[in-house]
Amino acid sequence: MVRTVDPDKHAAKRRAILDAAAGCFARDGFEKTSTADICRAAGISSGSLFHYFPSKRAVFVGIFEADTAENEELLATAVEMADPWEGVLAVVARMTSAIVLPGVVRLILEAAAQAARDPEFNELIRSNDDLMRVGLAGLVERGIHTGRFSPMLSSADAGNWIVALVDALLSRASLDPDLDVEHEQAVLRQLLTRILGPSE
Amino acid sequence: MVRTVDPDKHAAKRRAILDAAAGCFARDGFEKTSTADICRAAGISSGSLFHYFPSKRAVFVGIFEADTAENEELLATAVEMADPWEGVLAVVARMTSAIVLPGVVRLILEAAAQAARDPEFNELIRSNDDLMRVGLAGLVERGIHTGRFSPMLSSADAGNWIVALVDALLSRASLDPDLDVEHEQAVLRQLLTRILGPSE
DNA sequence: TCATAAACCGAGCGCGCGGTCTAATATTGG
DNA sequence: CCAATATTAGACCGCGCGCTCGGTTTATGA
Repeated sequence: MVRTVDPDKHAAKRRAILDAAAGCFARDGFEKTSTADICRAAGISSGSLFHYFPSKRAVFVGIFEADTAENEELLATAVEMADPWEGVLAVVARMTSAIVLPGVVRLILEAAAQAARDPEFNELIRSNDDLMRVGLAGLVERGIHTGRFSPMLSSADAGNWIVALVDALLSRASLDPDLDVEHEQAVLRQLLTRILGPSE
Repeated sequence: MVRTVDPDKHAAKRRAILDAAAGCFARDGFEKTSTADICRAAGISSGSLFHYFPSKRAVFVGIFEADTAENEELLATAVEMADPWEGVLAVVARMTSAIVLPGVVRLILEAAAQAARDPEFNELIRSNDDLMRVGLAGLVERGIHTGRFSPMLSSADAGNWIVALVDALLSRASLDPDLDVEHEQAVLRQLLTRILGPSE
């Protein structure tokens, strides 16, 4: 062979394209974003785009594949924390931190809409979701065993509804840009307290 | 004048088109639904479609304009109920009843995605949402005054988060078709109980 | 240096889209 | 039955789309 590919450079370029595309998808939605838009945003030609990705859909999917690793990492650090209550709060804080990035929230909305119609993509999104749900359930479970929590729900239900509450906050933030984010986060924390019943 | 229009027939046809279009939008999303699809579903030609609506977007918007009246009616009947707790439960039951109609849930998702990108449409969706939120807050307020509720949140916050919880349940149902709906509804009711603290 | 594969470009293809237009037909009041 | 208007049909248009393809440039190992 006379030339080997540098996998790092390749991956870096892929990620650059994904980042540029994410901005487009967030602004205009999947269907209204043209491949030409992505090329412009990424500063490449259509030939290059389709050199890195087989289709527009693959670009969209790629964005969320990258998320999986990030979420795993987030959960791992939360699990390592001494206090499960702090762990839950950290996860929730991180999940809700996207509120101030309207683009991210729109992407999530767009993903939900696409997942409703694309079974394969649905599976990806759901696996990300499951990760958070079972991860949180695990945290809750641990808290129960150590006596830190006395929740009103089973650990599984608690995990599910914590994620649900976060999702609800995000989607409302996207609908209502004047939302008092700090206040709603405080209310969310109250609700979490009520659900998990952490001891003082 | 030599000919008057029959407004009832006109409105009926409009509604028929809206119903047909709603099915298309739910199945394929706004962008992927072509005007030809709508025509086929409604059994009309494109000439007729654009006689009743100026654009594809107007068809989409029309679907949700019809919802407003429905929601007002729902709230009105809830307010008339003697027990505010029953009123809240009735509203929540009605809002969550859409779970078993996957099409409706998908439409809601699609609307959320569109509203993120279309300020005028956003206003419509948000006004529907506000209606429910202040309506529920009013119910809670009444319950507080009559001593029926002793909520952990202000009536406004309670209204907001009740709607948020319902939204969360709907969007999760769309992601996970195997969801145990009855169970989640029961959990939702537990949460409501905890939030509102209805006296026995 | 030079052969070779990776990376990249951008013109262009075929297609399906939202919407228009003209003409034909149905429906009404007089 | 006529005049006037509402309703309908469907061929049609221009545009922008996702993606392909042939060719050029760039980087690298021998």
